[in-house]
Amino acid sequence: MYSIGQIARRTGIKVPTIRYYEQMGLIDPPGRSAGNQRRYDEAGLERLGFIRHARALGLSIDMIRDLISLAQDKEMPCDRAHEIAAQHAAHIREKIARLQRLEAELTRIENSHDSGTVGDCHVLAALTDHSQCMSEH
Amino acid sequence: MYSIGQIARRTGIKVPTIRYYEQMGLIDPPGRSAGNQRRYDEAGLERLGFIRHARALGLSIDMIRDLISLAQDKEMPCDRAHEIAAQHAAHIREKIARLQRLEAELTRIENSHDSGTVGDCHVLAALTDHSQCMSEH
DNA sequence: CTAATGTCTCTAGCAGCTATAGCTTCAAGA
DNA sequence: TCTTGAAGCTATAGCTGCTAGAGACATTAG
Repeated sequence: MYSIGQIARRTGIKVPTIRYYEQMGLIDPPGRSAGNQRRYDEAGLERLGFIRHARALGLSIDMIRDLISLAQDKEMPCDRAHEIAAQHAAHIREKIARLQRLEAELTRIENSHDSGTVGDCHVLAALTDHSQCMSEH
Repeated sequence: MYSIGQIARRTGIKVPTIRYYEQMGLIDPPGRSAGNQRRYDEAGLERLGFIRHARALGLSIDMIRDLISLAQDKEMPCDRAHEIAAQHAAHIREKIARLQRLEAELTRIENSHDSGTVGDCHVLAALTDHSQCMSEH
């Protein structure tokens, strides 16, 4: 049996975050000690590892809750899990594309030199005038 | 003179967001009509355009406030503006790199096929077992 | 047994909005 | 001029995913 602090150290998730995940319904409320402190078993540890990894990959709390609930029954088809992963991957790819467009704009702005005073600062001008942009954002 | 709704339509910023920017100190409180409604002039319109563009490029409210305050005096050097832009560009590049690592992991997970049941679902397995990952995240 | 550390609950705060409620004002048509 | 419907006002709460604090109680090492 692990205390919440031990679990925190082993998973790398902070103590208040673990309590937050419990509140959000991502982990089952664990047993308690005589003095009302949370006591976790191996299953709790594994569950938190799963959550941590999923969060690190950018999955939302809601997606993780879905994945956990469908992982309950080992016999069920897992199409939905694949779907969630694919959806998320698509979302990430969109984000990357968007950021790359921003990055291109910022690089262009960065590289345009000016006389060094606010009056003709190209950074400020570029921000004021959207029509200078090479792509949508 | 424009009402807040006209400004919203012209800038593409929603009405409550404009009020929020005012509260955050990004725009000067505009004049008011006899009945206490906000009335904007061209300067207000331009300022909001600047903010919209800066936000679209991902700059934070704080950064934008800085940029606005240093843009007040046309004679001042604008090194700080360049610095803010460069800092932000670096930040975006980091974000892109991070997302690309995630994307690689997700693609790997997506492409690993399994028998289709939760019991040996590769998506769930990959999420449970961080050691399968090819890079840090 | 004591002192230090850990844990408990509850509440509030972060960013950047968005939504709602209950009210007042404005503008256009009859 | 009156009316009606849209638009505006303020104030407050909610969203995501945590994080930080207060004040009280539990556990554990020495």
